[in-house]
Amino acid sequence: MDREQSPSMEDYLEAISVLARGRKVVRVTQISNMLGVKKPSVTSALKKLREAKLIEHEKYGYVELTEEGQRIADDVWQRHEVLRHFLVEILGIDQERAAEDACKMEHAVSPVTAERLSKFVDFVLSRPQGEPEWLKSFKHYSEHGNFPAECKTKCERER
Amino acid sequence: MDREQSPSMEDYLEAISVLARGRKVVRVTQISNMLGVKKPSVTSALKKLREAKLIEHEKYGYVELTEEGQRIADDVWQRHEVLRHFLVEILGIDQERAAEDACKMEHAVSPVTAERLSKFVDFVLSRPQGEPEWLKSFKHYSEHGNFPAECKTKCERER
DNA sequence: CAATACTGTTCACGCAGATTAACAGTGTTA
DNA sequence: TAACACTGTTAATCTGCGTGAACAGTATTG
Repeated sequence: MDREQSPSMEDYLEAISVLARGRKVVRVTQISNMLGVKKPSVTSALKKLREAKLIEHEKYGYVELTEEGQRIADDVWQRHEVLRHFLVEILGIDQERAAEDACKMEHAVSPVTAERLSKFVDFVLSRPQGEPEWLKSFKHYSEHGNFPAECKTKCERER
Repeated sequence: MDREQSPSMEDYLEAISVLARGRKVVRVTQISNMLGVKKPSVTSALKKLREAKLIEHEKYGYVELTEEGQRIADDVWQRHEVLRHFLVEILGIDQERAAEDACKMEHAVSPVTAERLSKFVDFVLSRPQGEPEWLKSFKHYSEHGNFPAECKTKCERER
């Protein structure tokens, strides 16, 4: 069995998993809306995923992930979240763009890199003192083009 | 004119640019080897790029980037390098995997994110004191699973 | 239970990008 | 210059993933 899924198939698995979280039942139209593709595309993707034993789906019925399908979906989702978190919390990218970028990057990072990045984010943010000074300083720099110390009076004037 | 290039076309442009650096002349076979595709794939890619005015190439001749083609190639290459640098210098990913990941991620990051990441890497590494302590500490942690402080005697014993 | 509205599938097709096999052009060298 | 080795192109074909149009199944509701 070939466990490696294409970016497209990963997206389908991820979408199914996310949709399954809220409501208990997942339908073709929902997937179609979430991914911005037409329904025939969904139908044929589901056929592939069913043949790969990653979902269960009988004609005109609901869609469910198999255990293996869920595993892959969780994996993709985790990569997505690590990336998004990094982009927002550390680089200071705005929410919307971060989510977009994460959607594309999630298919490109190797497991090792995702794991390391996750550790990095934890390391930087989950410490006793909270967000370290240098990071605050970086965010200020990358948003305003200068360092906090260099503009104290200016900053105070702006308030 | 549509300036947005597909990942595949970006790869061709990047490869041509890199090859052009060493020798002065770029040939189909070189591109084919560098990208791991067969020669007919290169020929048809070159046709597309020629039509998009991103390269100059006459039948059986050498390949050259136009100004616009060079601009795009440089852009892709820069994203590649920023990512690779980040992966190696900050996350501590090994050279080979970092290069691989960068090759895939370079097509997924938005310009804004690439720019911000570049600033981040500079911010962290290009300071008077050199690599900050916390980063050394992170690398030690992510490679050995514990903190330098926690194992001083152990570390000393190992020397 | 019929009419209606919605959901899902099938089919024919398009496009991007890759491949193999066969052919064409180029250049080196005996 | 003729033979040979190499480089590059063409043509036919494949796969993945998407589409619109037409059709089939399901469910709601008067």
